[in-house]
Amino acid sequence: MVKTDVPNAPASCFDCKHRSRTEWSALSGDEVVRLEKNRSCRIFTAGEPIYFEGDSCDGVFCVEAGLVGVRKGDSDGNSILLRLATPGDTLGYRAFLAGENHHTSAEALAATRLCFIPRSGLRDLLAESPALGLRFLQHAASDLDDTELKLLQSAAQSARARLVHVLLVLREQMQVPTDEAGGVAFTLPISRQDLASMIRSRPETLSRTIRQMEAEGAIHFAGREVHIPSLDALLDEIS
Amino acid sequence: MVKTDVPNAPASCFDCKHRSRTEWSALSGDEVVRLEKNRSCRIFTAGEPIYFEGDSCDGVFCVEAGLVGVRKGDSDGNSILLRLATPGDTLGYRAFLAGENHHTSAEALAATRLCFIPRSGLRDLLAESPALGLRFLQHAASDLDDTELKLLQSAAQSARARLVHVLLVLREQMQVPTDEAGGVAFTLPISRQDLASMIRSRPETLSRTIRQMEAEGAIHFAGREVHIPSLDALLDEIS
DNA sequence: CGCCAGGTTGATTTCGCTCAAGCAATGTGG
DNA sequence: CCACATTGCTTGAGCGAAATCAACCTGGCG
Repeated sequence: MVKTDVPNAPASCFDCKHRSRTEWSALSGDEVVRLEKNRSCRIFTAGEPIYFEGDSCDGVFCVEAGLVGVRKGDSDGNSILLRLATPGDTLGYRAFLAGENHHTSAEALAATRLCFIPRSGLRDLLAESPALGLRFLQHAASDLDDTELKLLQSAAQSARARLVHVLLVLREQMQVPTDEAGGVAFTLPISRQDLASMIRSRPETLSRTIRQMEAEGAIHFAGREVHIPSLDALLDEIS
Repeated sequence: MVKTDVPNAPASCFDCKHRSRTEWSALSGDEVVRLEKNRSCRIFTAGEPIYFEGDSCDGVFCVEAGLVGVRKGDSDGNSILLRLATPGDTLGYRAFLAGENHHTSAEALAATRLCFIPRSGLRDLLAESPALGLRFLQHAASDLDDTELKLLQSAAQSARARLVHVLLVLREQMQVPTDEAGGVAFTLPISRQDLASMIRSRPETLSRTIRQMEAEGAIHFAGREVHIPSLDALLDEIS
């Protein structure tokens, strides 16, 4: 079952348990007060769209609780799931900084609480705090490296290796603890189709790849429940 | 033949004909003076390395004249050509801003004049001019979009479509005028191997793809000389 | 109950990679 | 100046991973 509610909002950004991991940790106390005055919060229900490709970008969103899927339509009109955003992640900063419209769409995958920081407030904060801009810059630089690496790998690696990569990222994002035997179990937050699109493959190929890996005991799927007996074994095959 | 010399350097950054297209256009007159005090220039001969993957990043380079290839080694030890840098482009800003070592290598593909702005000077300028940081931020955001688009396309598109894309980018960078019939002719600045790596393919596949397109009259290759009878026809097939 | 979307499975095809050989241009040493 | 390696490019043959096409479940849901 999908979670249908989210924890109560903290009274203030000071109390936000994710702030230390966000760009906003670069702000001074005074600046956090200003941030807080500007932000507004909203809860999105599972499946609810947050913004669409091509929408004008009026500010950025901060994921406080829940899960968000970031998508992009391909040339054939299909929707490719690019990545998930989890609490502490900032959405839409790229379009904001480039001063362009959104080139992706975002959608709540579960009940999700988002803070919204509108354009004007963010612009002021950026002008005032060079450190904040630097944090965004580092974020962008790091995303860029990730994407470039993915690009290199996508040509050379098999669908199976890409699946392993994505599964490892997902279990990281789901924050599942490792069990005593070095394995993990968690629930996939997405459909097979979306998973297939994440590894730039087709549902049929994904299905066969999973089946194959199950036959080898590398992994076990039951619906959206995933069990990985040994993380190390998976890490080995993509070394 | 490869060009063996480059035009004389302008006396000052004020006279640099590319400044309006670079991040430095965000600087005030005073700041340009500071920039100029800090920069140093050097000519690199064709084939000369500029920096290597893993080198510490001590500043950024500004391409004033010539052509630079940006590469990355893949897991098998081969070198993939990621992109070309032409006059007005800034090299190494990503590693600099992220405070990391270079994750790519750069090499002059022709005689090239580069300005170097060392870390300390750049840091001062960035601290002083938020606008400069913002420009770099926009640059990073735009690069990120490009790379993500490439990633999407690399899965969905054929080697042929990717070749067409790269050829169109190259002719853009080479600044070749369109002839009266809507076609262009220019000299490839890179080898077949590099071209193959740019389209994430193999030399054999590139060779066959070129041959096929020649048979259809879409393109004509003679060594490194390329002739495209109709740009529109190429644009059509990747629409 | 029928319908439909999501998922699985099987059969077939295709694109691009690998392996292998040949060839032209360039360089090197005797 | 010639014999020869070397390097970059092309060509052919065969193979394999994944896409495509098509059928067929399954579980909601009106």
